[in-house]
Amino acid sequence: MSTSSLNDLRRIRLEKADALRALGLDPYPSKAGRTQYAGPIVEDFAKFEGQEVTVGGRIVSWRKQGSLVFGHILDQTGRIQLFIRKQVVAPTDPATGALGFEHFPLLDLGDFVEARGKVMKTNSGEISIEVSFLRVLTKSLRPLPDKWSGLTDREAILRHRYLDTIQDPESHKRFALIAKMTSAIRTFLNERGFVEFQTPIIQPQYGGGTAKPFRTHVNALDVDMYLAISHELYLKRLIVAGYDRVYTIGRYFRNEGIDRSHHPEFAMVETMAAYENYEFNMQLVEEMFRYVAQTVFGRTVFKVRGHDVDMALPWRRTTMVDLVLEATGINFREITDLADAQQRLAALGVTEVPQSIGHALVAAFEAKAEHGLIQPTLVYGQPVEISPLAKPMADDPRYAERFEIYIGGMECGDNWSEQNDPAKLLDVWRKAFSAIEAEGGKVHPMDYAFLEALEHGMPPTTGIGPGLERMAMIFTEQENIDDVIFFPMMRPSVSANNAEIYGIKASAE
RNA sequence: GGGCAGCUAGCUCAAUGGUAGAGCAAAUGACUCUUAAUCAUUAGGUUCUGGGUUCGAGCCCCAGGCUGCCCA
Repeated sequence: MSTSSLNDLRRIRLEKADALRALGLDPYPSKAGRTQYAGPIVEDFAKFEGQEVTVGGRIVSWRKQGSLVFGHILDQTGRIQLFIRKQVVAPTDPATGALGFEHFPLLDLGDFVEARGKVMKTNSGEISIEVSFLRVLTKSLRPLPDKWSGLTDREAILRHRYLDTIQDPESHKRFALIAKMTSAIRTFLNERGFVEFQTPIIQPQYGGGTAKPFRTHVNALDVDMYLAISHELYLKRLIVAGYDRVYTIGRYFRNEGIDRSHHPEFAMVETMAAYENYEFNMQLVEEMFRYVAQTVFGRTVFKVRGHDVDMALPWRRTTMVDLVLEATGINFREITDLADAQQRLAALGVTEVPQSIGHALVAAFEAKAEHGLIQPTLVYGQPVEISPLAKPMADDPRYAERFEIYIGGMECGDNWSEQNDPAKLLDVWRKAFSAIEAEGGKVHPMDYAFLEALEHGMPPTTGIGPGLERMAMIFTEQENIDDVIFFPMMRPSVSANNAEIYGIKASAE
């Protein structure tokens, strides 16, 4: 009979669980008696030496040597060695749950156990627990990946991320830090008088952007709705409602491509602050990045695309016009004629023909200036032609009260002083949506409920919306968005092994 | 959308067109300070799927699936 196909490995472990029950031991008890985590014991041995502690975790190594066993258990904080002598460890006892030495063959790598004993060092100097009591907490039915190499198959890692984080401490640590980013951002904003609101993910209109939405259906109302592509129209309604500084850490859904830097479902922290303009947000976003870098990651310098980027520096603030002037010698402030702009652009080797002076400026910026913005840079004064939702600058209405964040040559955020003139916004929307219609799409329903709210008056308002995954990629120095999203979207599949085990039909994997 | 690469045991990887192998994990045994423990023995395969060429295909050809990388 075979003993090593996955199904057989699993069957043997099920039989071991039954054998534990036959001994009067529960392979799945409800609670552990843990008093300490592994990490602190190893980090501060002097404090714990000689003390009796109870640790709990997953068995990740197990070396039997006659009547001794050396094993390691892994918990959230790290791993610690168990040192077990046959004569010292308590015998099997249903009353206490103890698993005696003679029944250790019922254990497998991957099982959870709790172990009580004194903190000591072995002859070779490894900090260990000399176990006097061992109890099974959970019987695992499936083998762990190779203990040395872990998972290397990219698909296996993405589909079984939990196995990757068991095996790879760096991966485990990375996702723990990413998870802490949101609480740091909350603290940062709360300390500055922002309050967090929940905004709807299922929305009757997909406002606040031009992305393709996911469609869904609400049975109770029998209407089609959309998953949020943005939350900003709701945050603005909260400003109308009389809350001056609001934010949401929202989920966003865009039914578009998937690649190294785009995922259909992602997260942003989106803010709105009343009585302020874009200059307030330049300060806010810079301080937020610095705060997250320091409090979560404990440093300010990060490698982004091979460059050391320093979040601690005061971020450079400069206009798009000045950056283009610096890079090309062309001063767009002096250009008043479209043909002139087109000629200047062509001279730079840019083949696209701009439809306005503003478009020419952006084309020149993207071709010649953008990629050189390695250190964090706040680029403001985007042309109004590409900034329909932003307020024009009072002193030069060709440019908008808008800024973009560049880090490592990549755009990392886009922010502006919000247009709060309801008549102007209605005009902009009508033009924008007729363009979508002209492209052959369905008529995009305008959010009249939002316009109605805006007509009641929204004070001067400005917001930021940095993407959490983009931030995580910078701070954890990852180049693939799948390495900062624990559960990246994958085509569903049922492996042949699972089909056999569960008696269902396999699909491609 | 285009190009390239990969898919073999639970995991990590081998295998000139000619009997599918190894290490880890598993089973059995030895072993009282190991740490990728060691030693002996044993078992474990729809070579991603479906066609084709061939006396013979993990390998060559065609189509498809999944994944990754590069490009627009």
